[in-house]
Amino acid sequence: MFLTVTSPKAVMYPKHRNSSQGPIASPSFPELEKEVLAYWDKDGTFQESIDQRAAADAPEFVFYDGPPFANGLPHYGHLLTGYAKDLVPRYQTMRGKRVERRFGWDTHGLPAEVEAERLLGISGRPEIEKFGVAKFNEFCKTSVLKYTEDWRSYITRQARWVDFDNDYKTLDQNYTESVIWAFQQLHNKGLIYEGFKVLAYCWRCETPLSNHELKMDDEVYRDRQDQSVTVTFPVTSQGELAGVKILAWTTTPWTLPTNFALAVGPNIEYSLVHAKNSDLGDEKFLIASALLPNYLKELGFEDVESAQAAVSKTYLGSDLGGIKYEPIFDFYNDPSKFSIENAWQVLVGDYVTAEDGTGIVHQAPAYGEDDQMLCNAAGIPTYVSVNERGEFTSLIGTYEGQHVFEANKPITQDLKANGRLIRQASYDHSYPHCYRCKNPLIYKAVSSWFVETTKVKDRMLELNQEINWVPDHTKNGGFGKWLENVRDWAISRNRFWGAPIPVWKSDDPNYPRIDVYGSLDEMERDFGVRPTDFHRPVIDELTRPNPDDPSGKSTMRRVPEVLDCWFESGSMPFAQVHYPFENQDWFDSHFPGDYIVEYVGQTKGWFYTLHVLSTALFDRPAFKNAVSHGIVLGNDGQKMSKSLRNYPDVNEVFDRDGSDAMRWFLMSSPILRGGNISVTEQGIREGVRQALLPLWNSYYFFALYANASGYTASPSMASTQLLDRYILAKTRELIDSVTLDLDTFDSFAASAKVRDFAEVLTNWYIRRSRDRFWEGDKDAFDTLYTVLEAAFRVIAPMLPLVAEEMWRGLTDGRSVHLESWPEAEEFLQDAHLVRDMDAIREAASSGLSLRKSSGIRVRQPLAKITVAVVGSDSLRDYAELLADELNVKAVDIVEANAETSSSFGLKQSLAVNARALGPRVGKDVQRIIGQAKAGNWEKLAEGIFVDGTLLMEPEYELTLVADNESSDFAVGVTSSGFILLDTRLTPELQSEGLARDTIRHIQQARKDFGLDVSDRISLQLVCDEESVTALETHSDLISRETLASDIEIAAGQISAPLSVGETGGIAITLAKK
RNA sequence: GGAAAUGUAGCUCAGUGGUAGAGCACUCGGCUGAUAACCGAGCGGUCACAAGUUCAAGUCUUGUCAUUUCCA
Repeated sequence: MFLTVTSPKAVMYPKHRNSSQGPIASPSFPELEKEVLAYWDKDGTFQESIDQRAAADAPEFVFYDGPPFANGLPHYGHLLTGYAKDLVPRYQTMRGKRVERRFGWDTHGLPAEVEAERLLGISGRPEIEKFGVAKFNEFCKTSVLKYTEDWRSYITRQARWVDFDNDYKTLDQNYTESVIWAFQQLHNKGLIYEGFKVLAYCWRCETPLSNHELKMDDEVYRDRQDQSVTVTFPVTSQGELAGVKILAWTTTPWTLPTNFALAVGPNIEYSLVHAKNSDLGDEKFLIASALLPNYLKELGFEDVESAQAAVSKTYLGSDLGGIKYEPIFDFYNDPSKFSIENAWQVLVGDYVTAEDGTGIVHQAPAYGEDDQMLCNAAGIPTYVSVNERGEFTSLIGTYEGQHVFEANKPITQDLKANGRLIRQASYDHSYPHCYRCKNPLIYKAVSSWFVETTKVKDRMLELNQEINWVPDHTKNGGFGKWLENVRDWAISRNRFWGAPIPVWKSDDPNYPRIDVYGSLDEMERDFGVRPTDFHRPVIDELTRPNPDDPSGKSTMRRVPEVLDCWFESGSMPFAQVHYPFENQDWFDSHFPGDYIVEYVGQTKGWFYTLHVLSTALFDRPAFKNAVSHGIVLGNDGQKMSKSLRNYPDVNEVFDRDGSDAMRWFLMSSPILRGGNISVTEQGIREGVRQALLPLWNSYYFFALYANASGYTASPSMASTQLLDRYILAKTRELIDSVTLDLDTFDSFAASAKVRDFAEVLTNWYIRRSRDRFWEGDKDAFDTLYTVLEAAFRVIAPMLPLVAEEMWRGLTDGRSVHLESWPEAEEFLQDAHLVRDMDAIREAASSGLSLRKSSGIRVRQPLAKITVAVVGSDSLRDYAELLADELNVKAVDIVEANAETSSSFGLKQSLAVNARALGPRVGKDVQRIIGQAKAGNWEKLAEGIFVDGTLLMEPEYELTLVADNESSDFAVGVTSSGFILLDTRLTPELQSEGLARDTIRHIQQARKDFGLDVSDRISLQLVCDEESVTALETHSDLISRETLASDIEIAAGQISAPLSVGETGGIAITLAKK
């Protein structure tokens, strides 16, 4: 019985698609990705990846997702971190761990309030209070959640697996209860206190600003011109400095009414100058010696020399501490009202420099952070003289009601009138401005709550040693140094939208009492109601009579501040699960976390607050491994800027190149090692070319030929064929090295390994094995299948979408992400094989180089190549492979030694091994190296003799160099020997070369004609007489290679011949049969 | 102003104290019925600068400069 098959061949691959279509040669990766995403969504693959590990009772890998503040759409920075947050958990899942990935939202804080103010068209505390705190907070709540859906779609598109449905928000009641529990714990441990701290303050919006807000954009710090004044302070202490006028300098004259001290640098030298003709008359002055030349004119000196001649004595700053001086104003000069016993003296401060002004700094403790610390340490309190609007209070009677900037002028005038001013000048400096109202800020002490981090500093440093940091210098560098210089953490904000400071105070100072609450139960117990909302103003409405007040008149009221939102994000490990009110067991097994990753700035942000709270609350580090990656720059190496348009649009990249292309670009960059990276379209395309396409093409090649052969491959490592064994051994190397790299969070190194592997796979293994696939060699198919299947598992964390498509196309399995990481041990280990094959690849490369230098194209067959290597025996099996690669008729493999090399006309050259010889001969090694390079050496029986020194193994190495010229042979040197290419052409060889040229042309014509690889043709060739003979000799070869069922070769004249061979021309006519 | 990191080819980066490498880009040549590829050759360097330690420094030490980041 005969059947005629008319339907297309059954298609095996891609297996998962159930289609009669084979694989796509050049797919749109973005389209493929969308299909995979839709499949995951439908299949519930992510949930299964966790559930299957849970079912197996697998160990956990605990990942903490830093909550982003979603007040806008995600940008490259978020995407980058997102890829890093996805890659490692995917890898660990494949390694058999259960990795839960719960998303979190940072919802509180000033950024949220700022956005709300912008949208509502109001600004500043008074306007918010007028608008209504309840309404305002309600607005904040909706506005912070506005972008969550957009975030979800971006994150889904980037193939990041995250549990959104079970997310946590810092505004949740449960979350906040855990946060106030933490506050109470810290309070109970004596780590919370209330104090004054100098903060940047906007007098128009009537609020202090956080450091965060000073960094909101580049507009904050702008150049501003201020009046600087140099003021005299006469010494009142007895002794040789009595009556001397200390010169101090400031750019904020308005702070002079609250001058309480002067500061000098301990190691700065100060000069006592007798200025007979100063602007103030015959006086003695004290000024930093280095800055004296800046004040020649005011002090009445002609030149530096005469000023220096007037110096009667010099002092070190450290000798000047404690000297008393006469205050400028007497607003505070009433001991019955103010603690001034330590005021108006010289203090020694490390931060003082001799670079500006006079080297002596005026101190106003309420208006400078350094000032405050120095003065408070010396027993000088912080007195604030300015109200919320930046106006002087009644304490400063003369200037009461004047705004501080307005008061600069009258104050300066009064100083002048009192003879206290010696210089007034304008001064340009970079100065912070309010990012909302653009007004210049002032620094001002405000009441604030603190965590006393300085108390736990040592323990934080100890626990830091238990953390593995990437890059490792962060441990004792970026993070360690930061901890060493830790200051108490101001955790309160005079704002509205945030977790409340859970402190209630008596409103009558005569009956003081402070209650700190750490749970809803405690609040219900004391206030009789259980709060339904921790937000203001609801929480502020909880009041009760002061139990310590027998009169019953005073009331316990909550302090008005809210918590710094960083306190909340730092509470994430326990607050996300409502610990300790719930999930105590869970927390015990999920703390510390195994892995966190954020951009380098978070070293001093989230990583820091996690570490502070974890140390203080649990005496443990919060995380075991922390990656702080670099930042993403625009294509010009500058910060990304919307206005400069210096980076490709995220959605364009997703649509054109796909998410895996972007993931590969970012994850293969040094950015996770702490470096920065410029995002360019070119860079993204390069990743596609180097990784995605070679891998896809390998997959395509396999599928195409397996379909053509109708063969379904199965896993096998049984092939004895050399190339098969080689690629299996290479796969083992790939698995081994990528495992090591990903274990240490080094996706940069892992990517390089994948890239190299893809290179070997496509450009050696597949290229050299093409014929075997054409012939339907089952070993070849099974081997390539086995290698690809394992390789796709290896790349799954790095290219999750494309890997999924290819892996399912091979196996029809559910998902590569549900598979286990491949076991390297299952793959062939054969170091000899790998070494030999690499030697063959080198010989091939060298042979091609010889063809090039001899001017003989590769299509032209040659008679013979001789390959001389050390250990030639094991290479004999590769002769055929090499013959094919180099298009030679014979490969002769011989042992490389002195005899063979000299007989082939090679010379030896001497390389000195400095590492071995150096220690023996010391500095002579330099001379010997020079002589060896110059060729001044001789080989004797006992060793190598160089310029009077005898070298023994392994102090030298002899290598070969090509020496003589021959028209018959070309000689090349390889790392372990040399090769010799017979360049003589015979007529037979030439005619075969001609045939091969012709074949090439025919193949191109087939392709141009749009024929399928299996289409048969009839062929006519027209050429000159001489070529006819040559082509006829090889007509079998030609018809076989080009699938020509009939072939006609004729001599004749042709108008536009295609050139073949050295001189010939040919015309090709073909028709599909 | 302070701290940290980084300075190696045009670009992106490797580089155990032993006499400088890869990929990309560029130029030229070759090869190609999986490939958007590939192969070969060429071009390209005061390893930021300076001192020191050492027989020997890109590598270790110190200083300077530059860039970046973080903190002021």
